[in-house]
Amino acid sequence: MITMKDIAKEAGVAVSAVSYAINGNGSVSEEKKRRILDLVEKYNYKPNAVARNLKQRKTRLIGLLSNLQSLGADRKIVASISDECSRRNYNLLLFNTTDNSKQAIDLLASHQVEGVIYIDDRTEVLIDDFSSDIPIVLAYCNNEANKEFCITPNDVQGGYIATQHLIEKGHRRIGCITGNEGWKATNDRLEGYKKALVENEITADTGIIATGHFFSMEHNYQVSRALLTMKNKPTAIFCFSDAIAISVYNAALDLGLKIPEDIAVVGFDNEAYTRYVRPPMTTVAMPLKEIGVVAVETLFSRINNTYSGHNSAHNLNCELIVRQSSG
Amino acid sequence: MITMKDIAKEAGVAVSAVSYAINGNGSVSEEKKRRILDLVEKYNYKPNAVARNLKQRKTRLIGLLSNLQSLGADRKIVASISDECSRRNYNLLLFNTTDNSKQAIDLLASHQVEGVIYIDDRTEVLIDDFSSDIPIVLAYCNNEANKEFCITPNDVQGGYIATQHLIEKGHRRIGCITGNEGWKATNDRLEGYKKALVENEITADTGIIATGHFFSMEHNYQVSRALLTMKNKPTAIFCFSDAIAISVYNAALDLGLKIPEDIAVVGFDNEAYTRYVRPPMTTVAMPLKEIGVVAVETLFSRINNTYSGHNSAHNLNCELIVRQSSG
DNA sequence: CTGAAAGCGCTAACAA
DNA sequence: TTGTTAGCGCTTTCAG
Repeated sequence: MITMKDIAKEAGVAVSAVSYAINGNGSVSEEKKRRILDLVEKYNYKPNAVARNLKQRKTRLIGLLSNLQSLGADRKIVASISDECSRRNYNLLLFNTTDNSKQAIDLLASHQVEGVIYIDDRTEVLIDDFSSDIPIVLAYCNNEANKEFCITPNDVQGGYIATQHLIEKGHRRIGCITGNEGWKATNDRLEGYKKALVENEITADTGIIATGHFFSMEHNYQVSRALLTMKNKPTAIFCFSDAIAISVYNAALDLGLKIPEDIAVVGFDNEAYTRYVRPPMTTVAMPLKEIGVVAVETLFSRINNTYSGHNSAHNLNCELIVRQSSG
Repeated sequence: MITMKDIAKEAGVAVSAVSYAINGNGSVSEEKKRRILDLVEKYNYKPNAVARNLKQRKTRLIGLLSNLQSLGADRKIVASISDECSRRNYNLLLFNTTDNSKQAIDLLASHQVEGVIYIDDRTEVLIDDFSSDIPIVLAYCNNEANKEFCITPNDVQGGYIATQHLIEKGHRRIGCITGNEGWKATNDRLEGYKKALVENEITADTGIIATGHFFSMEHNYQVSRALLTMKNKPTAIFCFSDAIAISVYNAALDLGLKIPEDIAVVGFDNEAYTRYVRPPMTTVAMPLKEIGVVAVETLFSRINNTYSGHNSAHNLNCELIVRQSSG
């Protein structure tokens, strides 16, 4: 391994001159600088970042704690975070286990990361013990104790725009198939759904509000079928995930019902395949990229102590993607 | 920031004793050890990994270069790599740009990573200049100059099992819709397709081998439609991606053809939604998790100089996922 | 068992 | 503009 010392020796200068020449901060004569940089080039010398980090007590490293196993959402968030950090000349130290977050954060801290971004796809994070001196920001998930540092999609607004859209399409009898009971995403989207109904003076009919499940498609299919075979069935259904909407598609197909003529459908998540299904699905896109951007911004403002405070979570608005399943 | 020195001072021992107590390698009396560890606990002291890394000239860090933007495949590969590294107590330094791989590798090298894993979803990587003293392994992609360190899915075998399956289902007239022309994945899968045909003494009919596209679904729809409206149309179609298969689904729907009765379909990729479409899609799953495992194994054998050599690429077999679209 | 001290590769303050 | 040097926080050798 070649070091500054080696370069200095061969160039016949002091190590500080090499450091100055490379970093362009101190003062070196043009001639020496030239000689030094030629050697740097010749040996393809790269300064040892570990040594530099130790000396400067600064690593330009951000820890990323993510449960990459599950939802597709986090991929986009991670990509966005990565981009934002690159722009700032920071790198990411990646951790893939949220099983033992505390231990993972400790490890990241031992590597002297300047901040941590924690991504989880559970909408409610239970760990209320992010005890660490390094700033942390939570993306996609919620945590009561760190509320103001949570960057999440605005599920209430997402549920609202989906329902509002169906109402604008002329529907008055709008059913919904929720996600798992008790989940924040479920509660919030339901709240948005009801809000839209109320604003339009439509009385919610609990008979057409069905409890779905984010993972059990068998369950969702049964629920869809039940909804579609009611005597007074809804004319539209707002599904809390695209996968749930696919269950409605399947049930409709089996029952000989046409989408959107017999039943309008809106999904949630804007997964890649929703563009290609028949009919192309109207759905709600979460602001995944933006979540990454705001997470990084928030983290850096904490790192630089310029964080101006915020009393509530950062709830970023969703976007309605209108396609054909809603009429 | 609290350091070993602080702990040593308060415990009234030498710094070396603290180091020994924490790492359990040197010799310290039980009593001192106890005193030291109590303080470690009290202050929640974590040794500075940067300092340790500098001293030991070893970081237990692996650089991960990935183009997370595109295919869904890499998520599973990354997760798998992350798991494997964790098992070995290694962490990942993540990079999200393959735009300038050389520069990225240099940066990773400056951080003293012990090896680099490069993931790309282009099937043919053009950079033949991975000039670096640190060991590198390529996952998912191919690179002529580093052939033996490429861990890729066996696309020939993948194409073969898909076709063989359709033959076993009784089909003799099997069409296919390929991926982009010139791509290695396309060529290989096509080779597997033809091999299965030959082995079963079926003459390939170029009239039912259509050129598809991995991204343009409009194109694939047109191609599907053309194939399905031929006078002597195939009874089965092997599609080189699930998205292409969806185009066939759509064309079949529009033409009033039933899958698999009128036309059998096999996809490729085993994307999440293929389980839920109607009918559930038979597809080929790539060994993504295994690619991660083998990539890490190979990298570590290079790091530890136990790599025994390999003259060809590591081509890991795909698996057929039989569902209903193939009859 | 214990402590002192050298030094990993680099930066930056200081003196010349 | 230069070179010398003191550390950053840790590990590990060496002498006691």
